[in-house]
Amino acid sequence: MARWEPDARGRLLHAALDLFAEQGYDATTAAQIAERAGLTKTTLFRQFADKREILFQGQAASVATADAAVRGAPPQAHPLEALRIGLDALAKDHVAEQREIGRRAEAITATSPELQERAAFKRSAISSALAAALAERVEDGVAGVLADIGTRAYYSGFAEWARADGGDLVALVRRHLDDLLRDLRPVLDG
Amino acid sequence: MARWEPDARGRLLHAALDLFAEQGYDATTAAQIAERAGLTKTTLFRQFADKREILFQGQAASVATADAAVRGAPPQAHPLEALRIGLDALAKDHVAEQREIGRRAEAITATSPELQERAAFKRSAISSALAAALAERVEDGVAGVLADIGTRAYYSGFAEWARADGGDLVALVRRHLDDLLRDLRPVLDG
DNA sequence: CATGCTGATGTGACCGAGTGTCATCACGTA
DNA sequence: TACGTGATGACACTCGGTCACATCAGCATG
Repeated sequence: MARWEPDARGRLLHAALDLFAEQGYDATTAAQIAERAGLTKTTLFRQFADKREILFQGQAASVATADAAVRGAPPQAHPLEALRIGLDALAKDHVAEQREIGRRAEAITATSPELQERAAFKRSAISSALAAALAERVEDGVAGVLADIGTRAYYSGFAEWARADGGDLVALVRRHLDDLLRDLRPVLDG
Repeated sequence: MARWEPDARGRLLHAALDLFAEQGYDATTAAQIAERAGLTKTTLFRQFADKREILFQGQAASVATADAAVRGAPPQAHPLEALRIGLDALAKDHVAEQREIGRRAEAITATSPELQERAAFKRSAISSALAAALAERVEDGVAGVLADIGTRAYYSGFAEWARADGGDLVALVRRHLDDLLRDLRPVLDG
């Protein structure tokens, strides 16, 4: 038996999702979110570093996931293959329940520059992690570009997964990556 | 004759640069910056949307510059050529005085996650602007990747320009772009 | 010379994010 | 019964940022 209602973070997330949708992000105070979750402002800020972070929890783990997977790829693997392995690991982290959350969070993010800034930061963190891990296999600049391409495939794959009925996120991201590479080659050579 | 000391924004920028370097970003209050610039907190926030923006002024104009230049490229120009034209325009906007400011701002940014977040946002804004303009010439995904590559060349070119004795930023960025493309091709084909 | 308009600034009150300290309280354990 | 532990609440505080209102130099107009 728990002494308090369990899953404080989850309750805060859903309270925030509801309130942001009802009133808008700016008009919602941290105290309101905490109250709806049956907690206080103090506890909210013990769970999350700041108000924005409520919507982006979990993405911190993505950085470690991507880094570990790419570094764990076979040493002789082609850089693109190492990238694929990293993206696979990222995609595997998502379960079906996150589709709905992702959709709602994305809609709210679109209404607030403050949240878009945090989203850009998270994205750049993922790209930087991929780039650093890939830099063990290719020159820095190339590693950066490969990371950019992979991050783009990951995000557009995720967007399609969240939008449509989903299916296999891993396969979707792989397809987005391959499409990107296929379309890119003729332009770079032209 | 001006009624007040001229160049409030410039004075605020230099006051902030000095104070951030002396005390750190977090330990410096907006009121302190305003006071050293001979102004008040209210005026500071009339000049800049928030405390972070003091260090990143001007980068808003970059978005419009990049967008206009790429869209203004000859219709039959190759997408990579349109990208080069956009980067040229971005690079031309910088004068020698910004080298020192850029160096100092970069050092301060490295000490604060809050500032790194804003920097990531600015970078993503530039990349998005390039991507949107390029999307008139190539498919969206490819436009995005080209924009990523161009943004990377722009930033690494700028970093070298700020670090070394400089020289021609336009030429530097072009060289970084060409190097990136040259190194990238064999990896994508491999 | 007087009047009024304009625009950048100052003043002071205010709200909300985020921090820090101390008290509380349910539970496990000696 | 007493004590330790860990998550929570209560409360005060700082600071970023906003807003309404006053001020004041210049300029135009009568």
